Amino acid sequence: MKILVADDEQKIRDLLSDFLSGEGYNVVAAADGREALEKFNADEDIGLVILDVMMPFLDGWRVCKEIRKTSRTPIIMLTARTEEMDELESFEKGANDYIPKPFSLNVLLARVRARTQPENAAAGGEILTYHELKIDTSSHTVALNGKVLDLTRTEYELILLLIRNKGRVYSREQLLTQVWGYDYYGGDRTVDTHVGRLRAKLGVFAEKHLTTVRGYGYKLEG
Amino acid sequence: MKILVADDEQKIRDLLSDFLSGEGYNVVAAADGREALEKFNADEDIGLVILDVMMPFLDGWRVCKEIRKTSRTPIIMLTARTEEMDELESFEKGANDYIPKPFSLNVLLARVRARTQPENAAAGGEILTYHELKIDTSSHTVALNGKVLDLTRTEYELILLLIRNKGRVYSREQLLTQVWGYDYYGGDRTVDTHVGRLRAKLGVFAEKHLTTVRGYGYKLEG
DNA sequence: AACGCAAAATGAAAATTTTAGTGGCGGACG
DNA sequence: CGTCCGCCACTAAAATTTTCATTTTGCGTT
Repeated sequence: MKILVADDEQKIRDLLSDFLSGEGYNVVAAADGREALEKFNADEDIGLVILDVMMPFLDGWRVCKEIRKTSRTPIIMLTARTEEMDELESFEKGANDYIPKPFSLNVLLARVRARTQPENAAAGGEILTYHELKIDTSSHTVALNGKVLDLTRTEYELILLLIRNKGRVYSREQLLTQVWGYDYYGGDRTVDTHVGRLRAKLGVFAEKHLTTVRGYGYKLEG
Repeated sequence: MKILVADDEQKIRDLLSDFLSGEGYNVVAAADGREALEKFNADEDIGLVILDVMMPFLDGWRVCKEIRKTSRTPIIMLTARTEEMDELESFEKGANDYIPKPFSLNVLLARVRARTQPENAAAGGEILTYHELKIDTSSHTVALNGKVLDLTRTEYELILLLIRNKGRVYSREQLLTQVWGYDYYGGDRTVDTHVGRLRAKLGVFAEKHLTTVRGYGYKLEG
């Protein structure tokens, strides 16, 4: 099963390719609507299409419509937030989901997972454990030694990412991209602050497992 | 026991498939009347049919009539609200129930349950308890410490959904989809308003259990 | 080793932005 | 014709981001 990603900005194509590849997906990229359609028709194995709305030659809506003439493959649209983003309209045109830009990669991943594993979409409950820490994504709770912690949204996303990828080192830039969104434009210090606060709330656990990799970033010991 | 869902809009097919699967049902989908009839005849195990009225090839009424020639399997019709939805007519043609579009998923679920558990249909009463709160779906009453509350329809649907899925966090968007209807397009603040009203009526109970998950939505503590 | 320098990380707090709660009101619906 | 709904505008609260002073760390040099 492959994912077709169509976006005219190379930066975004690369970002999505890298990220989704890293999550175990097979990615095919297209730089405009025409190319997207060609690649879609050429490859039987495409199980999900991610389309940017704004593209040269054929815009995302047109591509979506064309695909719908021959196929029911799930389609996720990417729309600029400032644009009119009539959810209803997007569904009417045959899209299964739409994500306003800018989006965090976690949000994207959640949607991609929902569309590639429909059997798991309904429950939505994933339980992650890492030593004395336990995260339940359905109730959105993080518990340390059985005691539920009160984390803010950013802290939650942060620890979730780190736990999902324990052992891996994330640079501040990568964290900003993954947690804050790919086009977030702000300082590195922000990450430090949030890691700091997270550490304060995690106490001893953080001292043991959430380590700084000097000169590079942070990681949760594997 | 399987449910056959026939609707020409993929969006709705997916929505119903995902939702009903999540509720533990086995779903078979069809995109038009002809396909619906084929699948119905091919599968002995279909115990409920949900038919959209407007479909290509054979409309819902025709399909309904055809099925009735050979079977008494319960049929629920989906009709657009703007259309003439003559209740009498729909029953004459053999349908057991009809739901005007757009519908809230809770309403649909209630009807589906009523039709798939006929032995329980007489009582009709599902009784849910959560701490000092008790909901009786047959009499449509919510009682707090034995005292019946006067809730509006929206408030009732809201607390019902939350209680049925206690512990789970619902985003405003999800609540709008589940309680208000799949194609409701309106502001987030509306949810806040209704949660606020519900809280006012639930008093101390709400303070203890109905919590806001900042940045995500609301939940009833698990 | 010990030293000193520079880069990097930290912590605290102010400034800013985001998000939630509330009262009220027009309109719809029964 | 009164109840309920949905939305708006405003307030309050909370989270986020930035700044900045201070501390820690890595590393080449002695």
